Amino acid sequence: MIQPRPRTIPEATVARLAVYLRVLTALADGGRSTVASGELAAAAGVNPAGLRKDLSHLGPCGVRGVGYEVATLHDRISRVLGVERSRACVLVGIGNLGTALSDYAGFGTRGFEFVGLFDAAPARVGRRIGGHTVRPMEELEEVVAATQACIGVITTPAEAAQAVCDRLAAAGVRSILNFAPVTLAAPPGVDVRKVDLSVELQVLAFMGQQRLVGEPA
Amino acid sequence: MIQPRPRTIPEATVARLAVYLRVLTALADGGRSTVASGELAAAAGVNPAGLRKDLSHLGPCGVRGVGYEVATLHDRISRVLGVERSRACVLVGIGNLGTALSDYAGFGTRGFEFVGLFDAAPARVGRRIGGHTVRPMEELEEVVAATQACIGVITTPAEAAQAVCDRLAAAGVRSILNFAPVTLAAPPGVDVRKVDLSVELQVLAFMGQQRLVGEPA
DNA sequence: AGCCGCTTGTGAACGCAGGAACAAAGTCGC
DNA sequence: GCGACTTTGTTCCTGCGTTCACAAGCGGCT
Repeated sequence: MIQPRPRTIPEATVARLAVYLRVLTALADGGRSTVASGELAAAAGVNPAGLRKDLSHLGPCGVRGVGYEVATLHDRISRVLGVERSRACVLVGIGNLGTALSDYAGFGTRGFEFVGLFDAAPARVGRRIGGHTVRPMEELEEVVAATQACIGVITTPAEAAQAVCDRLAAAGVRSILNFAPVTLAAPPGVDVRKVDLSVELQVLAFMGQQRLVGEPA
Repeated sequence: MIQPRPRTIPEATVARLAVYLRVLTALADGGRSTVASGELAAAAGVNPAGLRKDLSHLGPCGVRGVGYEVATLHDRISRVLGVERSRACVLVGIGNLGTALSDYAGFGTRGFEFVGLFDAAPARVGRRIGGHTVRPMEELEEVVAATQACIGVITTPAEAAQAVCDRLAAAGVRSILNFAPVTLAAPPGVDVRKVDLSVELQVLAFMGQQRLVGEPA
């Protein structure tokens, strides 16, 4: 029993697939039925050849001489990314950033559902945000077990992040998205993805100043 | 006149340098005076050899047999990244995410100063956040010119992002950090960096589900 | 029906980042 | 003073991601 489609899709490709999916949604709303790789690549900001190679991981899904059917391609990518299935997520740390994420409309339409918001500060417990009530940290394990949540999002201060990570992992969460500015250590089988807003700004600023010395024109 | 140090530092290295800088700050606060590459790499979550290669871009800055002097290395990285100089930033779109960013303490200590907060909604104009008052969009060009702001952060809804990007670029902003879920087109000389929270979650979820089929044990 | 133009899908080459291994160098102990 | 140990800085190499270029295939036109 061979596997005609290698199960390993590069991480960079997965990230771009999510972008293509969003562009396709916009095209479908605009009434377009087909789109060529060149146009789709331009809208996504990538190279046309790279886009075709990305899509080739899903098997043939275009028509030569015509392009890609918007609806079909949208469904195909949705299925591969698992957008159709609902994923239970918990969010710990309901500060400004946590509030922003829990309210963010882009998550709900992509299969992510926040089933629990947690904060250690008693003043924040009980607040209602986007249809959910902020719970105390004591209920974390209980909610994760009850909802089978598999994704945890950490938006706590840096000092609390590692402890929260440990509790999430112990409770059964398998994937963690960390916004706290620390590098987290997680047990094997749990993978952590980090988003560091400060680092993004720093890189941007460095590239800007480097461009100034490189092209003094 | 040769250049003993190649001016091109890889982008991936720059991102890690920012992480090292934060770890070094924590070590200095803890009273440590020297640190070896192994320990520093563990704290930053990278390979020791990779860390040494990153630091080699700054020229020799360690002592063989001992390690790196915390204070010296901190200063060296700070100077390369340009943390010492203050950078004026403007932020457009004061929703939940914009509010979170403008309040984020991690920026001020890294040389980034928000000199203007803007929003199109009259209801938000006039609010005071973190020592600044939200201004109407009409004042954008004026403030950018007066403050020589070189960095713009976009946290508007997707529909408004491209128009804001155009106005920022026209006003003289050279670097843009985009949180809106669209791919922006900017004129040459302006570079855009995108942070897509939805994509991050999507990649995390995909890797999680892929791991399940890969290791069914 | 046959030809032509357009677009996809794939194979090859290039460049880059990451990891491992090794030589240089400095310090500590004797 | 000298040897051995520790740690840095560098070099090589492997693998991955990206880009270019071309053959295969499909629709439309004559």
